[in-house]
Amino acid sequence: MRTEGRAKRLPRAVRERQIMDAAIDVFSRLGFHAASMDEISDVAGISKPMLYAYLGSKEELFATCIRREATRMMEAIATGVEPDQEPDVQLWSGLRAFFGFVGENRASWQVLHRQASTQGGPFAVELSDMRGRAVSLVAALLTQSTKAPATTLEAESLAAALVGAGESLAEWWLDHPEEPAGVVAARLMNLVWMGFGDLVDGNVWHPPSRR
Amino acid sequence: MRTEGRAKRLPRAVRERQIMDAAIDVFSRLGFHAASMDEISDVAGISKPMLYAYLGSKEELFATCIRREATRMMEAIATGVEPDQEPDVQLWSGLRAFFGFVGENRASWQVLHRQASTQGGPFAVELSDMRGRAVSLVAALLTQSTKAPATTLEAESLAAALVGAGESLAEWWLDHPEEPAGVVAARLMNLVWMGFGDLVDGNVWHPPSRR
DNA sequence: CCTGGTACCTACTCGCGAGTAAGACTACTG
DNA sequence: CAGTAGTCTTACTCGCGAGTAGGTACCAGG
Repeated sequence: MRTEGRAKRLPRAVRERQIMDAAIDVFSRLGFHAASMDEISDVAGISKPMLYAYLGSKEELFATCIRREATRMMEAIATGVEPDQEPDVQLWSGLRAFFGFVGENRASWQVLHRQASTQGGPFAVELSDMRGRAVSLVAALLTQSTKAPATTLEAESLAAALVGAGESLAEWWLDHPEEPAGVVAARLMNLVWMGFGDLVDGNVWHPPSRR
Repeated sequence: MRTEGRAKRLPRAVRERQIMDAAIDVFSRLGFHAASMDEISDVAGISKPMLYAYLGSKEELFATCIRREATRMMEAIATGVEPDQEPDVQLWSGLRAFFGFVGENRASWQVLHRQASTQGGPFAVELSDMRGRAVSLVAALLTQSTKAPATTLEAESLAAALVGAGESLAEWWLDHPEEPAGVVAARLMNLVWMGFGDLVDGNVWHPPSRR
């Protein structure tokens, strides 16, 4: 990148998108602190002052990236889920949507998961906020579908565990990209819905036959 | 810290422990990059050159901390687990040991977990190695106890999900410290052993009556 | 062809933090 | 009461990276 002298003249909106894409790429590879504004501007194909003129400080840039990608991801999941179905089918469609997004947006996922969660800066707010929404969503699904009386605390902690399992499995998946998204999603579905107790006995969950 | 002028003269071994404790404290609060050697030496109650004289560079210091705490944790779990019992009981004792350790070593846990997900350092080796051992342990437990034929890949991914669920739940626990360790561990046990499918129907797992 | 506005640049400042040089204090050993 | 080994300090260097000052190229419309 950045071999030629001067960059082609482009409208601001387009440049901003390019910069954000470059920033996500660099942040995902190096992490927030190790990523330098010099490198981001380099990858984006422009000079540093442009960064500051358009996207503000490093923290602002990072927060903007987080917000954009978090929104994209939540929308992907919201679109994929089928709210009128049985609880297990809802969960299944949610998982499929989640792994689908991660598979097609690896860099975004890394920024969201790895970097944002570790930095104690002002963006931790953005991130734990989004994570909180995901947890609440699952917790609501549990509370609404369970027959046994369960405390809010209990539902929330289980939801946190499930979300963590999803994140961790997505992380594992990055190292084993040959597996299709559906297979990975199905494994997690079986784990959290059937449990090891059933799996050990050979009982598996599978989606209802296609409508 | 570091209000008086000169520090009391102490033997090297003792100083090293103090420094490591201070380092873990600072690393857990700020993370690797944001933590400065100045602050660590300050908290430890000594001056910076002592740090370098005893523990080497910042990266070496961090790696040493990781190694020490990771070893402590793995030992705590290995001590807690009961290898001759049924699979479910083995898992249960492992979970209890894990949450017990986290509850009593919050700072250590934060260093291990938060930094475990940041890639790019030479210490990532230490960490993913330890995490890998934990995953392998669980994977072995699964493979050995399951009747249905399962691929290595399948067992490993499920183990990764389980470990992630544990980590995430431990993280959640830090925000809800009023819950006892046993309760949190039991919730995770129920989730991964029984599954939501059973929990929704009111079926719960509980430990065998005390021998 | 000037006049402004917007995209874009080179070439700096400046603070922060990793790492060090060189020496001062303390305590034991003969 | 020297000598010396180990502890501990003040006071630096030095590079890296965030952020900026002060321009230059390019494209309107008059």
